[in-house]
Amino acid sequence: MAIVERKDRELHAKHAARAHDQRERILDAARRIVMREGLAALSMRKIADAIGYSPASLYLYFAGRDEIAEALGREGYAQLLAQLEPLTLIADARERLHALAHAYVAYGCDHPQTYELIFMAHKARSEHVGPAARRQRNALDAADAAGAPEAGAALACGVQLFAATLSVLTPASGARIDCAVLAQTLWATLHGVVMLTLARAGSQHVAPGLLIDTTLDAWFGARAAAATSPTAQAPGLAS
Amino acid sequence: MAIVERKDRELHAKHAARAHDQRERILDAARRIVMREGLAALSMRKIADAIGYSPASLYLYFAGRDEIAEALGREGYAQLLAQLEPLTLIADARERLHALAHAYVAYGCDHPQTYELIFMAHKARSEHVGPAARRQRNALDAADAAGAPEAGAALACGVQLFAATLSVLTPASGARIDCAVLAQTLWATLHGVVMLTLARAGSQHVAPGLLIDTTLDAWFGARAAAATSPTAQAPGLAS
DNA sequence: GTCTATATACTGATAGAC
DNA sequence: GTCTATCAGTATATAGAC
Repeated sequence: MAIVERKDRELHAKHAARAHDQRERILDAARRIVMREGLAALSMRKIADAIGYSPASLYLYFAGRDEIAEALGREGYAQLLAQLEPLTLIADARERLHALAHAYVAYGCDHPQTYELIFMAHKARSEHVGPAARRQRNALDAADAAGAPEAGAALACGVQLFAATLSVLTPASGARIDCAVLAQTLWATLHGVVMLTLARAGSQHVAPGLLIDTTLDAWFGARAAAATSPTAQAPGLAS
Repeated sequence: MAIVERKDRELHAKHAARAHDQRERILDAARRIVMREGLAALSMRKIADAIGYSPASLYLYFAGRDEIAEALGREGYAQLLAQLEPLTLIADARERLHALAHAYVAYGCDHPQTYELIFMAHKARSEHVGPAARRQRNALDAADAAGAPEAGAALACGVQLFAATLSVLTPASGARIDCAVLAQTLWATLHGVVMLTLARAGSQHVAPGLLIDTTLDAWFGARAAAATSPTAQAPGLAS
């Protein structure tokens, strides 16, 4: 009996590992497609072609296209947080906030497709969808209820990163401002900068880095110049 | 000869007017669909069904779906500007800026589909598209070159509205800031507030009006209270 | 001018053979 | 577990009859 149980366990573990590997293969292919052609171009057929599967087989590992996209979004969000987190170690609050803000926008501008994926989860849920997608959505909602982190909560957790730093800074204006609200406001600004930069809106375009600096300067006054290297900023952004 | 010419002119005018009417009918139907079901649900079939046409007939008046969507976007932008323009008459600069900012965000939040249309033109041009859409795009670019206002330039013109007001206000911080850059920054913030509000991102959501007030307070200090009606703000936003 | 009919190329998703 | 074959849609776009 013990032998049978052990064999059974091993078999299950093997299957689980294999299933996990297949999910990874699918996600890898999906990620490549989204990076190359954008989220809108992601389809089950393309993923299947990329890994030499039939479209039908994908449904053994994912409930549907939306679940794959959501998994990619979660990945992207973790990646964004991973880039921001080490910056919280910067001692000077002013510099820390500066670095966080620039890094956030740099990430969004450097990885537009990933950034889109991160915010897609919200839109997908509030949009009108066809009957098939609706069925799919119900399945996803059930998965959420079962313990998967809700995307809104995940994003809010990112805002905490800013709130902690903002709490030890005082605006140049005399206004007393709730630092949680200030964090949301800053986040909105950064999000807006990313969106406008990606949309290339406004013919005479202002560099995203300058927009961030302008906001922080308007809030807290110009930074003490020269004390720190003025060009040491997040990569990918000429400010 | 004169009679023939006149008849010819009349005939042309009649045809042009009729074509214009048909375009309007098509745009009306398209607008209704977008308002009800979102931009993604806009299709030639649905428009044709709505006005009792065959899909083929629509191609007599528009080059394709994208041209219809772009026309709607232009309409929406004009509508947005029309709502902002009267506010430029407010005498007090501080109040004027406040009213403009709230009205901008209110418009975006109250008309999410129209707001999406306004910004869609940019995305559509920078995204990967199929061969048919590419052909279509070339036609549109040609139309632009022929004199149609470019969407980027149009949006930039909206920013001028803010720049004019910002030029007569001084930030609470001592920082000297280019008012054109400040206008772009404010615009980014307002755009971000709209986007985040529409995405309902962040579980514990902060009211959009509060985010705007927080930005303006951080920039220029808290408003002189009580002097003006504190609740007289743009419609649709409980701040 | 408007239609029907059709071409072409997709999509997500499923049933059932192997 | 994977496949083929297919369903039931979607789309843009065009040719040719009336």
